[in-house]
Amino acid sequence: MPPIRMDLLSSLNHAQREAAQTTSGPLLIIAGPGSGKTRVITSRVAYMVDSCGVSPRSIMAVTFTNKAAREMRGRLEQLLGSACAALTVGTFHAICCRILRVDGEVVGLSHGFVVYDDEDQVNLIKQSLQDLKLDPKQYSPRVIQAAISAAKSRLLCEQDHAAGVNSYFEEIVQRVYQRYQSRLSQSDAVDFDDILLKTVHLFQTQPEILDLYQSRYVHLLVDEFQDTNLAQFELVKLLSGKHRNLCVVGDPDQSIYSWRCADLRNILSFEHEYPDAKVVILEQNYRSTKTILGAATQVISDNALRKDKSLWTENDIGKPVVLAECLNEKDEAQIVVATIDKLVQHDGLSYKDCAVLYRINAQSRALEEGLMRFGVPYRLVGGTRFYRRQEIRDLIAYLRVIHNPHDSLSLARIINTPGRGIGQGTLAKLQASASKRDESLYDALREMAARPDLAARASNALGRFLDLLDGLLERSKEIALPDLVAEILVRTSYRGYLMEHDDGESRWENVQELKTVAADYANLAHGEALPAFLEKVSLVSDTDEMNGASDVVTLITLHQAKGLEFPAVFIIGMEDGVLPYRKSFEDPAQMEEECRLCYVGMTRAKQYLFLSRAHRRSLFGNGLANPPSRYLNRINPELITTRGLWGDDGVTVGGAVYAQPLAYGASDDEFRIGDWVHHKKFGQGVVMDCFPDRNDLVVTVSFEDAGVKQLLLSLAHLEKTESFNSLP
DNA sequence: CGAAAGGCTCTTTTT
DNA sequence: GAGCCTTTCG
Repeated sequence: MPPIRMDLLSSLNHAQREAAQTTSGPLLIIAGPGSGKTRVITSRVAYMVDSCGVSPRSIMAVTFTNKAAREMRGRLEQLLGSACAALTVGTFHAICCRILRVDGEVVGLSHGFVVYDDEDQVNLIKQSLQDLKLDPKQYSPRVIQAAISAAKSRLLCEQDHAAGVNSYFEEIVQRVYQRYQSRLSQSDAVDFDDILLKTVHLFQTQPEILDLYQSRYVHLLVDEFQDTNLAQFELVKLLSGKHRNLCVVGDPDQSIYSWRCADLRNILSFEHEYPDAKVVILEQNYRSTKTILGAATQVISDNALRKDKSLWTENDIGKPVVLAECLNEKDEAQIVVATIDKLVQHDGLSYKDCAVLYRINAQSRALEEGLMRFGVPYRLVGGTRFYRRQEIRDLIAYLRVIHNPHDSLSLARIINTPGRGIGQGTLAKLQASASKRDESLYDALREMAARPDLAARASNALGRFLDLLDGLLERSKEIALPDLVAEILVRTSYRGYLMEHDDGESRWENVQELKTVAADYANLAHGEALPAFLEKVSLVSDTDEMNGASDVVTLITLHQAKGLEFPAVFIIGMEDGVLPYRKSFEDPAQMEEECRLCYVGMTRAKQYLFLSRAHRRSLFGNGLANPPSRYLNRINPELITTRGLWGDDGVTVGGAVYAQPLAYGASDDEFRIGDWVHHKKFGQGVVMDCFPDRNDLVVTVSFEDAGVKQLLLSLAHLEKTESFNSLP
């Protein structure tokens, strides 16, 4: 027995140990940020297997992301070694998919169904709208997709949804929903939501199958429980129904996915659902300084939808939170870059210790420009994910059609990609014919190519495409997956097609990358490689995470930052309208989520937390002057002063500390925030704001005696008495 | 049929 | 300011 196991529980704090040792009955673990949640979960599983004699085979641990599943398994491997091979660790979708592959036929699924992701969903909805002759401008496909997805998350199949229709819009949704489902089953496909819905239906209607799973899985563990939707909760209720050993872990304050149908009530009313549940609250934070934790707590404490807890830490008080007031987003970027530079030069941090967090992706642009200008290396998290790239989706669509020619959505995607003279008109005719006879696009294609009632040019093109498809179908029976991919590329002249575009080279590299992924499936038995490959690419959002080893600054949205931590965190755009985002203003529930988003961001920081806002920000092409974020007011002013970190560069105005905007304009006669100025009548003051107006500059000055004044530079005769050094 | 041009919208995105 | 969609013209 490796010694690490002996220390397993002794290194945990009291609450953590209690959570780890509670191995039977319903258990709710409320895990504050940085409270060692992962350690508790892995220790608990290891303890069960190691000390309680629980068979790894009878444990299921469910996560939301593949990354989380991978990490959990990795940690357990360190603790348990080979024993953990028998554990079931995976995402909701991956686990349900596996169940449906085995037992899905009783709920009407074929053995080889494919999974459509949300982009496929929207495309399918567009087609459904077309079928129903509904105008996509009037009924946004995205909105309808969200409505259908919401219904499915609440376990409403199309029949159940029909019963609840209560408005004209819902009536439309209902009609599209029906059409959409029939198109799905026509193509032998399910969407993401169906994976959960159908698994629940399977369990609800087949008690003997449910019993099989219930008997096997004696212990269930669900991570990030605050992000579960109703279907997911129902699923774990069913699975744990026999032994009732259900452990859920989460934090209501970190629920930021309600717009993806996560239901905060699942965690908030868990004790109501399970009155005998034991509740353990992990309140000790091991991540952040007292100051950062305190500021974050103040920001979230006004929220109504939460569970009371009082976080504390033994960590140092640390540095004050810094608020930087900037002129605009460029200025903001420069301050961030300059501060990162300073942290790296003088405070012993590396670039990889720094992360810049923002509410919307559009904010990253100004930052990237700033970072590039000063030669600071960075990585942008998110961007376009690998499997979302056009060229990758094209190729996957070819593979899907080869796997199942009746996959009409994928067929429609590739029928004229690369271009082969089959235009919108021809495609529309095909679609109409298929939809009229209630058959697949492939069937329609066959008929139309045989009995051409259209122009010779189009019918020739259709015939050639059909030959291409049939040729590939034939070859797919003979050759391995990687060769099949190569064959598709050759027969479609895909490389030439890509090279017509400016970025063809890099897109071709992506295609090569996909070939590398496919190479992993070369050794699988014939007929197994392709479905396995398709399942992987549909359930995985990205190729393996980029190596975290390189020393670069991280640029990331607040949403994606959940679960991460950095010594230095910058949250930019602390403005009403950006954070909280303007679109959330009317809905109190959404506003609470915005607040949680801010909280999640702040609690990522270990040592340094830096907030910034811009007086003027151009977003989506037009300029805005946003007021400071309401969350700033909630932070005790004592926590938001600098001492030391920005040292002499910072300037105190009314108790708040402003970092100095650097290199703005670069000319000596411009005024910067923090410049000391003299005015004949008002005396000494400090510049608080400065923005161009027509041909003039409006300067806001806080005078020592006369208070705050807004002055026009041309009239005010301000004299600079002391200014700060600008960035080299 | 397909390239070009104009109009519209634009939050977050675990699977 | 960009991407997507529709319309228009060759």
